[in-house]
This record gives sequence, structure tokens and C-alpha cells, in this order.
Amino acid sequence: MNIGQASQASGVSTKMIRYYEQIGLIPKADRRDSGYRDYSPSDVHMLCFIRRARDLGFAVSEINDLLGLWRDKSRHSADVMRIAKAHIERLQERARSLEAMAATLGTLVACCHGDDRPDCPILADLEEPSLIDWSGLKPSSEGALRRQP
Amino acid sequence: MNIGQASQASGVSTKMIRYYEQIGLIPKADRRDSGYRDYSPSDVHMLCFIRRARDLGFAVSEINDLLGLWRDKSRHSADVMRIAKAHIERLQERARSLEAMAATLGTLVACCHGDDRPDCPILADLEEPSLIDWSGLKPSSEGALRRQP
DNA sequence: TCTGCATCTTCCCATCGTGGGAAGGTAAAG
DNA sequence: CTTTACCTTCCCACGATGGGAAGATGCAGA
Repeated sequence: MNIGQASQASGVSTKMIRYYEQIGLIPKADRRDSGYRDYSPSDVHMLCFIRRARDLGFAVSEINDLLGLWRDKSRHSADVMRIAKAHIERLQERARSLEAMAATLGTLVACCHGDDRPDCPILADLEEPSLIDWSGLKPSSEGALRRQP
Repeated sequence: MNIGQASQASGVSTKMIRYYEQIGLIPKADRRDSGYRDYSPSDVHMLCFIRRARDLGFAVSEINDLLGLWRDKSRHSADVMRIAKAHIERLQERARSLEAMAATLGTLVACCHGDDRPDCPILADLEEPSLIDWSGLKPSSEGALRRQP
């Protein structure tokens, strides 16, 4: 199976398949005499696993852990559950952070008449806060979205 | 005012101040004879504006628009409101996407006994979906977090 | 004045996951 | 045999941020 077919079957782009190979997330693919990568059904299986984990927002490093457990037939399901639960926590925290941003901005929008006049509470408050208490929001915006350092 | 002091006063790191200058988000700072950048209180004002907009999750390109309106004394508040509302929509959509991921993963976790046994519905479903309907989740994970291309 | 330290300057590199594209080789169909 | 569709590797870009090196400058104390 060519990389393009593996891509179609798994929903992972060819660029990403090569990238995952390069960073060692997946083992080096077999090569044909031509140099073309050759994928087996079980390789595609693994790519599907990866794609679904990505769809759930797992980082590649976390998927690496999950793949290890996936391959380890003597794994403890508790280990998987721990990773999953921790990930749920992070997802929810990021969602909360986004909602807080939206709510804050909503407050400003509610105060803006939104017409032809130049007077605008949104800009005014960004300039010099009077409506909004920024103390709870400080963690620098997408900082709550970026992985913490 | 040195860049370090402007940084402290505004809460924007020196690295970021130079970066914002480099990409043209803020005008080139005045220089002293020494070559040191020199910031006025109104520069710091602008940096504060930027930081707060970042705290609200605005992308730098959006902040560019907001700064334009901020400086345009004849702006229409409706323009600002439109940008803000669109941003709220995006924030909420990303939050929803994250919550959907968390909920999906929660379903899997709820089915996992989480003990010493190797049997694990989480991995099983990543491998070969049986519990989860992935159709609503497909927009590739953080794709919902990343800016759409 | 000299010394040391803090701060500034520019420049390059890394992150993370993804896409774009060029230059060149191969497979398969017409 | 020609065309086309695919494959290969390699480099570059994004967005926003941080790290660090090498060298210049500012300021305070001896």
C-alpha cells in the first residue's frame, strides 16, 4: 500500500505520515525497491488510532504514551484512564478559559451602542479598564490554550 | 523610558515588544544616541491595549485592526462591535469543540474499569470505534483551536 | 577613574503541527 | 513511448513566544 492510499484510508495526510515517521511516533515504514514506502493494514490501523487521538486533542507526545500502552498487551487499564482523565481536565480548563474570554468581551459588547458614533466602550476599556476586572483573565490570552511551559 | 521599563509597565515582555515592532504592529520606537529604544507613556498605553486584547484571545492580526480603529478618531463603534462579536463567536466555537472532545473522552473513561486488567475500552475504541460516534468530532482535534487556514 | 553588574542591542534557534512547493525519480495507463 | 499521477527528499512558512550568545551601554560604588 502506497503512502497516498494509507493516507486516504486513515485520514492522515501524507505530509503528516512522513512527519510522524520522522519524529519517531511511528516506526520507519518498509520500503519497496523503488524507495516507495509500503504500508500494511496494521500500519493503517495505527494511523487511524493516531488520527482519532488527535481528534480528541491529544498532543503527539501523549499519543506516544497511548501508543506504548496500546502495544503493551500487559498494560493496566488504569494507566490509560489516568492519561485520559488528565487530558479531560486540560480540555475543560481550556474551554473554561475561552468562555471567560468570551464572557468578558460580551460585557464590553453589551455596553457598546454599535452605531455610527466613534464613542466605543470596547476600545475605551482596552485602553483604560473601567468596566472589566482583568485580574482573573491575566494568564495572557491563548496562554491558556498554548501548552504551559 | 527603556524597553525594560516599558515591559514592566505594560506587562508585555521585551521579546514581544521587539517582535511587535518588527512585524509592524507598533511603529518603530524612537532611539536614543546609544541605540536604546525610548518609549513614551503613550507607547506604554498602546502596549497595555495590546496586552489586554491578547488576554482576550485576539490574534495579532485582529489587534492590528483594533489598533487602527483605536487610532481612528472618526471610527464607527459598530465596526468595533462587529469585530468583537465575531471574536466571541470564534471563542465560543472553540470552547464548544473542546467540550465536545472532553465529553467524548468522558464517555470512554466511563466505560473503562480502570484497574490492573489490560482490557481497556478507551484504547479499544481508538483502535476500532464501537462506542463513539466520531462523525461530529472529525475537524481534526486542535484544528478547532488552531486558526482555520 | 576603574570595575562590575544590569540592561540594552542584534542575530539565530526552537517550539508544535501543519501545509506549500521545487526538483527529480517511479508506476501505471493510454 | 508519452503522459499523468504518484512518490521521494529538501527547504520554507506560519503564530507567538522563549532561550541564549556576543557585544555595546548605563549606572552605582570603591
